[in-house]
Amino acid sequence: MARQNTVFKEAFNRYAAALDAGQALPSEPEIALGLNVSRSTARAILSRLSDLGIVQWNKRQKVVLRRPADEDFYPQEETDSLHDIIERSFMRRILADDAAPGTQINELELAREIGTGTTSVREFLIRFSRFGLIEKRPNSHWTLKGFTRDFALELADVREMFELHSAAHFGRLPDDNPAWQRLAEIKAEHYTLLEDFDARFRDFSALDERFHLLIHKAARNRFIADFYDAIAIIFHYHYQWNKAFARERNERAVHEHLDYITALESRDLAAIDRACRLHLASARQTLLQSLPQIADEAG
Amino acid sequence: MARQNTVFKEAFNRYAAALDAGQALPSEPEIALGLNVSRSTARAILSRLSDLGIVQWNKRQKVVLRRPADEDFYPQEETDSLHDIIERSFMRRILADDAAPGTQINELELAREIGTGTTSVREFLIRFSRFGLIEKRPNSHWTLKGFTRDFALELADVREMFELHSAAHFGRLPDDNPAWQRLAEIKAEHYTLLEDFDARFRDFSALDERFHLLIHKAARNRFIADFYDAIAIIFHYHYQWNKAFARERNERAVHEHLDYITALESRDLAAIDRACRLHLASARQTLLQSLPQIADEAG
DNA sequence: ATTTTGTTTTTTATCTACAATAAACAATTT
DNA sequence: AAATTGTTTATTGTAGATAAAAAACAAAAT
Repeated sequence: MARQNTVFKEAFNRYAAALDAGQALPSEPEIALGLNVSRSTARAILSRLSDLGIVQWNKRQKVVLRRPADEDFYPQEETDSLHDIIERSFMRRILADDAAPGTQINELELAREIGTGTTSVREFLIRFSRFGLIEKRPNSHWTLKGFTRDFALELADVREMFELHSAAHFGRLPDDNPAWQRLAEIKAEHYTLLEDFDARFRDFSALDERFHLLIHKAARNRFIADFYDAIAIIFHYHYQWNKAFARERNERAVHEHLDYITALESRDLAAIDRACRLHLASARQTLLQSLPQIADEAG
Repeated sequence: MARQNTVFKEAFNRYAAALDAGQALPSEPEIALGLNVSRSTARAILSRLSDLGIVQWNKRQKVVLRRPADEDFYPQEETDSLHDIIERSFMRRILADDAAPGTQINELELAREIGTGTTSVREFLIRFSRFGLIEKRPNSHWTLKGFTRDFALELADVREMFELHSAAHFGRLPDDNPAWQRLAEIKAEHYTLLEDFDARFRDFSALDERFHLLIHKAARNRFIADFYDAIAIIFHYHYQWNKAFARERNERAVHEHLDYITALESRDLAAIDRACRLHLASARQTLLQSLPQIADEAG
């Protein structure tokens, strides 16, 4: 097989889920735009819907005959892009306890394990290498550098430089900038979360990500944005598998966020700097405490 | 062809250049280590030297019969790794005047132009994307973001954050750290350069790179190191083709470096910070002035 | 005239194959 | 016994092929 049609399947599921009997569907380019795919793919979806008898399709007449049934959808596992599959497999692997720093990474073995070709794995590893967790010796293997204390410290250092910079930028945004509105929304969400914290404290990490992303976007700097992407991915997997984070730590973070937001809203650069530093210092502690125990630096 | 034997050819040239008639050669592993290749490649080199009658090779007896002649070496252009070839081609292309921001990049076209397969080009583009000059839309083309004013400003911002951080680290290095010795050497090279500046001012950019690399290494942070790699490559090509830099600007930079070095040697963190900022501000100006004229941001 | 659909072409994403290189294993020599 | 050479195996780097997806072009409909 040269390529899976996961783009089609995923978009099909997305589109089918929104159909209701009797509905008339818009033009092909409009459908394509709404799904964020090309018109070719949109047509393939219509074609499939027509074959299944869900839509009666004749040129510009497109009428939904019935709501799609469960069996009309493609199974979830067929809709994931290869990149996502590889990413998940790989992250699970390197966060597993046996993945000690220094371990060699074998492209062919990894490809076989995931059930894919070597090219895709290679490309993934090249992309992933920017996160600083793996390293390549040319003409030879990749080495896992791992989730070590050093990694966490280096990450935290850069994160602090970038966030202090971004927060200062944020404080200087003009009052009519939409970021202030979004900040207010995020602030409200923090209060909502606190109301039922025992049940919902696990939702904090998603909120945390959105909050910091908003701040970083204020800097309008592609290098900062890219770095934050990396952080977000690493944190995403890290916290997903490493459940060692405590409820109380999250609660403290929520309050730090609220102080930080208040400082931002005050536009007082010195206060922003102070609140930002306070939060980052405790975020650093959280990161260090969540490190796997084995992973101590080799050299 | 699956793969060029450029590793072999390049190592062969390197090894052959160091041979003298009558010399006895060391063991295979030792040769391999010295050339930084595998023993397999080292043996291939010995084998070729033997075929050419340059070395008489019989098990552990390896005697150089004659010094290699010009025609024994592989031509320069056969020894470049594919990665380097693609990098050079690509950089020449995006620094050419007609490469306006927003231009699409076509993998197949690029591969044909360079005379290579698409896989290598793809991998190169993925690696290169970390420099922020190109961007990909999934399932679609790469876009050249280009050497714009925005790019230069974002680069300069991050560079300043990192260098201030690294310089502060440097100032706190213990006196017995070898970095101080290297700093003294680089300082001396600055004075040597000044003595005959009219003839040698073009050597400044290499010295500049080594100086800043030394500073950045003090931070011992992989993200800072990676970023500096990116900067170095971009500057390398940028200055190579864009000769708009003036002799006087280089001379000013040399004196700023010397002030900066003096500040470092004083271990006075405030003085270091001051000298570093001064130099970075003028480096930022130099970068901005060397931008191609066309490349102004689209949006 | 502009939008929409029908059709063809281009380009990307991915697999497979294979030579170059590295690495491992076995036999030999000091 | 340790280092060195001889031989085999494993792994990477790269080309080429092909289906999916995007993009371009052409015809038809409002």
